[in-house]
Amino acid sequence: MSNYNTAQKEKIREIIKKQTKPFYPKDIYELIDGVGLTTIYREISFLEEKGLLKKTIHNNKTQYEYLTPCDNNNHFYLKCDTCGKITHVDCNFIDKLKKHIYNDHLFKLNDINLVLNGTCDECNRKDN
Amino acid sequence: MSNYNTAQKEKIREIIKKQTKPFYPKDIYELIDGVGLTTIYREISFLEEKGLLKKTIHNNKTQYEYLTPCDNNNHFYLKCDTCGKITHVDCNFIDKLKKHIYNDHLFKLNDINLVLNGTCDECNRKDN
DNA sequence: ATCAATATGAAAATCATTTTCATATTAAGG
DNA sequence: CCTTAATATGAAAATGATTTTCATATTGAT
Repeated sequence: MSNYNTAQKEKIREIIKKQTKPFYPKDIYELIDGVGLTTIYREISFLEEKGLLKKTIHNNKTQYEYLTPCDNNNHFYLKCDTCGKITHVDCNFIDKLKKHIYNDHLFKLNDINLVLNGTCDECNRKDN
Repeated sequence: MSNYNTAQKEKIREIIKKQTKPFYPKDIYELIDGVGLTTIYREISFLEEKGLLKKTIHNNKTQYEYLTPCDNNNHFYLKCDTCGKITHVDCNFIDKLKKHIYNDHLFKLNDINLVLNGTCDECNRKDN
């Protein structure tokens, strides 16, 4: 077999599933007792490759967000540059965008990695 | 005065203006003789703040691209995840996207930082 | 139980970026 | 031209996230 189940992995997944905001590996490390940081890095990378975590860069660090899986292609992410929060959007406007970019600009947008940066409503209110 | 002109800065700007592809600070360092890496980091940060360089993350490193300035708000960037190349696009489709995101998703897209990831035509052909 | 495959984690290594600080250069005024 | 205070430079050290190493521990199939 190529992937053993261990108590450490269980703990990590349990904590990660509870996260509603983006987090850094170190955040998870501080939430769990008795699991090494190396193991957390390893499991997070594994979960990211499996598509359960969305990876972005925030403050020059690798930030992850737990995402509920989605089976269609009409989705993209809105990432707030201020607070780091990622909003998962399921909306068919994205089709128009994709087609436009492909037809007019010869560029193929990446479904998995379509992140639009900006400011979320909450942070927008705070700024004003 | 708050910013002296020096031979080092001249050299750095000269080289950067010639770049047509994205680069890392170290690339510039290797193209110039007799300028320290620290100085290159400093000047690159300065130029980025002035809006002459577009900053993105590629391979977990800070990557920059020299951009010709643009005065309207109809522009965005297409970034190829494979080769790192950034294409500057000036096109009013972006207005529709901004309005849709703002009206339907309460999210304000960032003009300066609107980067769409995907695959450029060149890399797309290579893959197939 | 046995044991080969796999996992763990402390410590060391890596590597981009930033900070420190002694020294050098700049530009403005005399 | 000098002087000088403001600013710039860069080598070396510090930082900090992430990865690698490797000795030890755990897993799961037989």
